[in-house]
Amino acid sequence: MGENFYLTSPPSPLLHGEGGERKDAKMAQQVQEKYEESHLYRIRHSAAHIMAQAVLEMFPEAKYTIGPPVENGFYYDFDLPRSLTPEDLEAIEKRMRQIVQGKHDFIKKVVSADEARQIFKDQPYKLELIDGLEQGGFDEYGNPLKEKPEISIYQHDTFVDLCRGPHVANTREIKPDAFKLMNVAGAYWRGDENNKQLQRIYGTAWENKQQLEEYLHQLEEAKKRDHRKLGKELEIFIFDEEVGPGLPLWLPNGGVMIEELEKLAKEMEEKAGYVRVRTPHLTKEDLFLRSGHLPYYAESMYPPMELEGVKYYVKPMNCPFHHKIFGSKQRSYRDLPLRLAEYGTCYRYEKSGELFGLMRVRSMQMNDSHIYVSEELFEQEFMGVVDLYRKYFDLFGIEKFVMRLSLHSKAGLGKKYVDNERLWLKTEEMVRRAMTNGGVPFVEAEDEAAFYGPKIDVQIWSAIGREFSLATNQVDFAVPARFDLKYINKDGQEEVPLCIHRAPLSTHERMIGFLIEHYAGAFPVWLSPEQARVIPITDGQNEYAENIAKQLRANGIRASADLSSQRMNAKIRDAQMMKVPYMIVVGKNEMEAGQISLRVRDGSQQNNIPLAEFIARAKDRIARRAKEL
RNA sequence: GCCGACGUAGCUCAAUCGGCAGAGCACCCGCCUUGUAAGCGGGCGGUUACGAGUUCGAUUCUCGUCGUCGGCUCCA
Repeated sequence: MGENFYLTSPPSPLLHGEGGERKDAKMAQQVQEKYEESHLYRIRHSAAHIMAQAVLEMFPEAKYTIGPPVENGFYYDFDLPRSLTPEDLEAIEKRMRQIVQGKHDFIKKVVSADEARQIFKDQPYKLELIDGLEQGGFDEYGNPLKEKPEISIYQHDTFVDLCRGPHVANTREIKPDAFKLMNVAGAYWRGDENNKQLQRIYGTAWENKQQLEEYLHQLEEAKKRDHRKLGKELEIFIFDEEVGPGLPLWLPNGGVMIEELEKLAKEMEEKAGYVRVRTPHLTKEDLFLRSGHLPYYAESMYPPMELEGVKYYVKPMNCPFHHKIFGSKQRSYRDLPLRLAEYGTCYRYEKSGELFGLMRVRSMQMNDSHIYVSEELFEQEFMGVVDLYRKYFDLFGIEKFVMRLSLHSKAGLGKKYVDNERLWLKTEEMVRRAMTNGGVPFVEAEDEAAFYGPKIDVQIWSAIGREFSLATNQVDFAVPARFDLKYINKDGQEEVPLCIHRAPLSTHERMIGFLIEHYAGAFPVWLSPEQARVIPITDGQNEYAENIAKQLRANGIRASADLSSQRMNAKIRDAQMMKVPYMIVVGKNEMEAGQISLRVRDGSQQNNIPLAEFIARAKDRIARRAKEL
């Protein structure tokens, strides 16, 4: 079944490390070397140049910017006089094939900054890059550099580009049937939405035709497990235009999955010493002024509603409410860690273009908890949460993820981040030490923290390769003080607790979106909306089938009988398509013997067995939340 | 939010140059009484996303709105 097949996850970090996405540079550096030295990388980098040549021939007035290899291919960003059409792409691709077959050498030349300025005198973006290179600190893609880079140009045929390479030696190394232009997209110069928007052409390139075809085939396969497609087919959720974008409606099947996840969370959290609270969806403006969210977060919040002169906000997070609960009475160090848990429903006004199926929505229910802890207990508690993650990930068989320590950036202090560098450095080191001591592998990423502290994010990739934070585990060294939270320590002194925000099961929306893709819709029994479907062979067994379904339900197994007038073959097909784990087939034989025949989703069969035997099997799988059927 | 593409029946998709909007599946009604991935027949189903405009005539051309998709930006 390829349970863990992902097209792109975890992707080569190049996807994040290059092309102006500075944020994951550190992470990229750790694993990137191999790809960067590969022939494939040269092919893609060179293909980008060849594409740029074709584009410049088509638009002599075009301004060109950067064109790095990325995972599976390359792109190049252009400032063009008009929008590109699909026909343009075809023409560009055709011209690229001609250029490739011209067998041109790629020639590198190291130049001075002034020479480079002369060469690119009509190319404002290149001039900007040259200035940057001359000043040092960053390479042409904006990645930080330790040393001042040399400035080099690469030429093939008539095309010259500012480039550090590497490239193939000759365009003949790029096979004309092994690359393809994929799409055009808008992209901001240097990745900054305040800058001009350029046109980015994405292409894919491989060693040979077969690899290209394999990749295109994989893309098709990935689309089949896209949660948006499966979610509709398996009747898990829908979106409705009148309800609004990003506001999913959970169908009964989705409802079951949510209930199962909550049951799981409650069991695990109860064992781990959490207590459950409930808080309202609305609050006065005062609460978010107090928490400090409003200045940092207002643009992601639904605008306030005003009643009797008081502004109310719909909550985008649960923390301030939990802080109020912590502060509702005097706390002693003996009360710590205090773990307040709630599957809280939050609303965030995500920009329209950022919405993405269930993975990015505007209404969400978070597997939320806030743990109030002393500094002394911090490491142990933080690792307790990481352990919880790992238990969940084992349960789901999630193997492809990256734990990322998200740090502040100096430049963001006082803007994106609470302005207290000392506490940033201190808490970051606490997390780093906890993770290192716990032997948990992680990567670090600057400028990815929450505004109130560093965090560990668990990064996963959707079927089509988009990256998301699934679970998160955040340190908050700032907000408890704003709420005047304190506890009395052993010495009778007041101290401000640290707060750990954690959501190991993410939100229902993102978690279920992810699980749909992870399992390709074929959920383990405990999570399957319909666990067993009873299929009578003729209508002579309808009553028997109904009776069996009833017995199954009485045993806590979600089951129904298919009494439609279709033939058995069609009923089996329907059940297979809905990925029901167990099909109970009953015909004349079974009815007379008081038995059943079992067809499992994987195609295996056990004919004429006692119902009790099946019930025992199903109950065992459910009770253990087993991976096997 | 930005750039681009797209929007036809519940779903998946057709419809020539601007000339009466179609198929399969699903659904409903029958027939068949069936042994592990689609039995057969009939029926219902549309203000072609919405609103303007051009035209004798618009699913088709133009503009606007809404929504979806691919990216960018942003994120649980």
